Amino acid sequence: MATTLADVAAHAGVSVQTVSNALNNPALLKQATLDRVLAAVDSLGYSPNLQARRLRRRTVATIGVRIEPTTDNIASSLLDRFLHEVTAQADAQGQHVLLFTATSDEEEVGKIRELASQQVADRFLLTSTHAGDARVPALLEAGMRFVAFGRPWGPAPTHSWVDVDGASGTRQATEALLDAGHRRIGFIGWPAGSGSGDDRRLGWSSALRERLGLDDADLAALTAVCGDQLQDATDAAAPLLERGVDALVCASDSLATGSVGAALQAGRSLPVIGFDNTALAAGVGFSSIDQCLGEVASAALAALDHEPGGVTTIVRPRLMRRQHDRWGILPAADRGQSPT
Amino acid sequence: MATTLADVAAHAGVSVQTVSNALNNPALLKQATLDRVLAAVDSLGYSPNLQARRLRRRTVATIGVRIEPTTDNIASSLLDRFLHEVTAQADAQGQHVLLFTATSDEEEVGKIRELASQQVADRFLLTSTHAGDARVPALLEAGMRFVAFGRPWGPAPTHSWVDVDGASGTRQATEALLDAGHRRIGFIGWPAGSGSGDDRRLGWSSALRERLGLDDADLAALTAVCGDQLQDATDAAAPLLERGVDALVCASDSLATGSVGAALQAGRSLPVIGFDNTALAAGVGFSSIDQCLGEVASAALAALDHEPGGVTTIVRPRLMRRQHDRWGILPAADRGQSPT
DNA sequence: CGTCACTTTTGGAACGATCCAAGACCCGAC
DNA sequence: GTCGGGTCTTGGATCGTTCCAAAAGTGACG
Repeated sequence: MATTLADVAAHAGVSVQTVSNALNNPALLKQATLDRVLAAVDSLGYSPNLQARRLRRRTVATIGVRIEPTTDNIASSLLDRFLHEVTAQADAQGQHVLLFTATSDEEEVGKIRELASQQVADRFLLTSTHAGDARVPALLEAGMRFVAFGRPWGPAPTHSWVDVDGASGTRQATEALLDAGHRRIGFIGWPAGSGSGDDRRLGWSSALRERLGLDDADLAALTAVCGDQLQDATDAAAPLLERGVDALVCASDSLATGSVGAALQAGRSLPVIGFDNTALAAGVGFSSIDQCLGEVASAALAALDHEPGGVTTIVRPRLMRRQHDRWGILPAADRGQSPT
Repeated sequence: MATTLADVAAHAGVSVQTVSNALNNPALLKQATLDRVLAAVDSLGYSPNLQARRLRRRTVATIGVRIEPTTDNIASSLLDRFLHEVTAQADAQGQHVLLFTATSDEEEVGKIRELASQQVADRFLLTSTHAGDARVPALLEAGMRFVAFGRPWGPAPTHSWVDVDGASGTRQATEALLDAGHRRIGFIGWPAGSGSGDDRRLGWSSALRERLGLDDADLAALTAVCGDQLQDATDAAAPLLERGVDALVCASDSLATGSVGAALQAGRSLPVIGFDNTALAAGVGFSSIDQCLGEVASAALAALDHEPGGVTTIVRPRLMRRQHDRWGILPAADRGQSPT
């Protein structure tokens, strides 16, 4: 326990500096010396004391990530999955991931400054960015190295960010439904004004415009908006179903789940496609748009390595197909009946 | 940026050591000196370089926690919530939480040894413990400081652990149903042999024995077992429903969700109580037993502080009540009809 | 006024690694 | 033989903090 460079050096009959070079700059050593040193490292089971290294190098290679205090919210399971991906990839690069909590954006900025000045973390990952996010300018001003998961919906895109192309996702979903023969495809989303919500509606609407030639009025008649609660979605979906919609694209899995509930109530069965591909989609059993968080994580890490800032990446999501009507309430009768 | 003890010392007109004492051992200083030093600390916005401190103190106050690589699994959202709690409480104590990944238990042990020898983390939290868990003896032998979330189902309880009293939870659920007038209360669990599954059944069975005088045969007739998949649970619940069960206690929220599905298929509405109080329970809308992860986290941190090991805590869960039949499929007709 | 016991402050070494510049080594050429 | 140029190796200082033991200050008391 606690073998140091000096131990290895003594064992190999070289100086401390040589052992350090063997590990960090092997090209400097003569082959014979290198072999001998590495053998000593192996035989002693040496691994460097990262605290000492970090002190000397004045860098810690640690990513700080805020984790929300409570998670009753379904969307946050998405962030957890993202965290998994980030950790796995950071690990592979010799970086570490450190968690911290905060109950407000201001507190988050404060914690970040503290962690940075304590040299506990030197890069940060912002999640759940929103319009007018005060964290971004504060961190820019403090000279922090960070990347945001979520594009800046407001102005001033001078920082690095990664985001998923929501429109592309809903477009894929809509086209898949069109290809399957559906013609009255509804959309359930959030009230206009939320950046990602509008983006997601765009994919659906543009697909219907192009493929079916629908106009604004047609689209409006196929749209319902509500909050992200299941019950809200159930209520919002009901009128669409009455109007004869034969498939639904939703801005989230919560909305999709609520819609499935509405269909059950109405004694209908129709394909519903959600967004985020959460456990809810897998559990209830509907298709959903997967954000490909592995790719997002990889882009985020790459952006963090890039010094000057301003690296932006947009990841294309993929439709995860699942068989609908898992409950089999209406096995055959309602299937394929698409009232146009 | 990067003010050091020396800066503060110069500013306050004392030695470096005195500043260090002011922060770590204030009782040693004369009041006047202490005030002066603290004022200097404030005015310079000094915060200690934790890397240097850790190097010198040879301790890092950092808890390493494994995070599973992918999370399609519903149960793991429970671990994420636990992680939130642990992080919040660790933060408050000046400890940090570091994530790492591993794809097997052996790899996890290897990573833990590495993190410890690199002095990146010095205490660890094991989750998802299972019967015959090889991690525990390996870590004990390596002299690691750790605590397990999950009791040791096998022998040799020489390490620290925290767990939730599953039997107490299902007993509360069962008694609540009895109090509400239900008499044919079924149980859906996993095949016998899983420690926590058996524990959860025990709470249900003992309540029915005591309150209704049921015997083994009665209980067996009210029990169904299956895997933790929704579809399995739907299939397993159906025969129980046919047999006239009028309420269900389940070993997990997945099982409960599947049972709700079975009830929908059967055109029935009955109270179902799940376990873990996950987003699934909140989303679908059934009561569930909450593990009180805040208390678990607090006990785990306390156990980590306690040196010799062997601290064990059992947390009592609480029933989280929700109104069932949210979908309102059968608003009145089927309500209260309990075919005995 | 010196001594003693006690409180308060301080200098120097150490933690374990890396940076920098200088020293040792090697080999061929003058 | 030694000198030059390149390759390989090394000593010493350093990162910012805390440990340790010794020094300085304080006040009471004979």
